[in-house]
This record gives sequence, structure tokens and C-alpha cells, in this order.
Amino acid sequence: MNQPSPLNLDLQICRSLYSAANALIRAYRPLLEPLDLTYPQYLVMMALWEHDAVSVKTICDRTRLETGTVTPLLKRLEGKDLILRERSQEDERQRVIRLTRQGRDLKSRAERVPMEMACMELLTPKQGLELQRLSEALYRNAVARTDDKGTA
Amino acid sequence: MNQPSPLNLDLQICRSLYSAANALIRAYRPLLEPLDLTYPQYLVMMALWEHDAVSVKTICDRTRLETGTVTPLLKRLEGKDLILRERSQEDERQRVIRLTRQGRDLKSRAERVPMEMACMELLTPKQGLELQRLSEALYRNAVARTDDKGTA
DNA sequence: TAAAATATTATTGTGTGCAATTATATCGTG
DNA sequence: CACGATATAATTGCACACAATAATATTTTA
Repeated sequence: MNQPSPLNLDLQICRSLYSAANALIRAYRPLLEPLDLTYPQYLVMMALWEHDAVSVKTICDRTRLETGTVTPLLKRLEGKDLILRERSQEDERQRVIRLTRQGRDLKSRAERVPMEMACMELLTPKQGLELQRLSEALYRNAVARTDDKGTA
Repeated sequence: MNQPSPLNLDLQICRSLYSAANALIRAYRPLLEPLDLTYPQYLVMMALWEHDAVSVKTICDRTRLETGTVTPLLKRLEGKDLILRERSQEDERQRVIRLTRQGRDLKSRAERVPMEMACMELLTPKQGLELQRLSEALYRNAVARTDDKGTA
């Protein structure tokens, strides 16, 4: 029997996951374009719609993005008048990231995005839940290996 | 009953998938560093180890990366003396991407990477296969929606 | 209390990912 | 055969993703 090499591309889970994630982000693009948001920006906005006036660190935790990514991203959102970046009075190292009125108002338009994504039927609801469960397990284990960064 | 919002971050499959993919790439990093390769570069090298002397398009298809990503990446691999980028004689639009001796020799060192990744036990083998199956389904469906780019 | 350790955000530098576009070559059609 | 359509790789411009580092503030320790 011919044993496939461990380096065989079709055996690489990471390629599957990575390309699927990128493809999924691409699928979001036309839906987010009318909102003038990229996918990571959409993530950040969702975090703020859930809980406004939070620190950069909180946003990083909720979105699972790193500060090196989030800091310039927040600057761009501020440039679009969707958020304000203020200094915290309790702790001057911190920023308080606050939605503007436009930022808050955008939520109602954004509510269509998950619906429209579901309409694409990229996966069945069951498959989606299973994919999420496995992805979460992987994320948790990978993060646990590097440090104790237990995040939501 | 309080119905969670469709914009609830914890319900976003895409966040799970995206963060898991990024975390997995990060897990590869220390293993690929001694080889002086990034993960996408590793993908390209794997494609060439499987089948040497191919076009850029073939590499894009096998790695599922776009030419805008692959072209500069190949230039950097050439800069590391791992590949040669030649013009095809049959069709002058095309490049033939060829492994150098160093490029070929690197394969044996790279064969440890999948083993070492498995040792991390980020998922069970069963979970891994299931994750791959679902990711593949998602990738296929997402790609099919944009065009008929049926790829391996 | 002073100094060391840690936390927060920001920056720097590099490599990606991708939409739109370009230059050139090849293919298809009338 | 000439021309229009398409393909290939490359480029441009923008937004990420992240490791390493830096500036400043806060917490911890002795």
C-alpha cells in the first residue's frame, strides 16, 4: 500500500481551516460593504453594541484580535465617526471606547448581516454548530498551550 | 425567555473559525521558524515537494492562496534560494516555479512539522478529521457561490 | 516608602490576503 | 487572417495579523 506523506497537502487540516475561514470572510464582504465595514471592524462593532464604553483590552478579549490589529482598526472606526476613543479617568493607561450616535444607529442595519449569511446556506445549522464547537475546542486548546489567556 | 441577538458575538461561527485558524497558524510558528518559513510559505513548499516545476496558477490552486499573495511570497522564497522562477517556453505568460537543491533538501527537516503539531494534541484525531470535513464543505460551498472555481 | 514588576496602549516592521487593475500572451470566433 | 475575448502573472493600494518593542501608568514587593 502506498502511504501518503504527512506533508500531503490534502491531509493538512490547517489548510482546510485557514482557507475556509478566509472564504467565509470573503462571503461577508458584500454584505458589510454597504455598512462600510470590514469583517474585523464588524466584530469590533458587535462587541461595542453588546457592551459600550469598554477598554481596548476588553475589545481584544471579546473579538479575539490582538492590540496591534485593534489599535489602528479603532482609529479607522473613529475616523468614520462610529466611535470615540477617550482616556479613562480611573486609569490613565486605558482608553474608553465609546459608540457615537452613528455607531449606535448602524446596529439596526447590521442586524440583516447574520440573516443574509444564513440565506447563503454555506452549511446546515447542524453543521454550523458542529463546526463552531470544534473550532472553539481548537481555539481554547491552542490558546491554553501558549499561556493562560482564558477568554470568552 | 430572553432571546439572544443574532449579533451576539458568541453566536458567530465566523469568529470561532477565524480565531481558531489564526490560533492554529500561530501554533505552527515555532516549528516553522527553524526552517525560516511562514505558514503560507510552508504551504507553497509542500505543493512543490509534491509536484515540482509548476505554474503560479497551479500553486495558487493547490494552496488556495491568491496570486496577489503568492507572487510576492514566491519572490521571497526565491530570495532564500529555495526556488527558481523561470519563464515557460510553451506559454510566455506563465512561470515555471522550480525547487532548488536547498529547497528539495528542506523537505526532510519539514517532515517533523506535522508530527510535532500532532504532539500538541490540540484536537483528537477524530475531531481533526471532523473539523476538516466541515471546513472542506464550507470552503467548497463558499467558493461555489462566487464562481465555478472547483479546486482540489 | 521606594523600587521592581506588571499592565495598558501604541508603535515598528514584516508578511499576508484580496479587490481592482495592468501588461502581455494566447485562444476563440467570424 | 484579424480582432475580440480570455488567461497568466504582476502590481497597486488598503486592511489586517502578529512578534517585538516602547512609553507611561499602576500594582506589588521588600
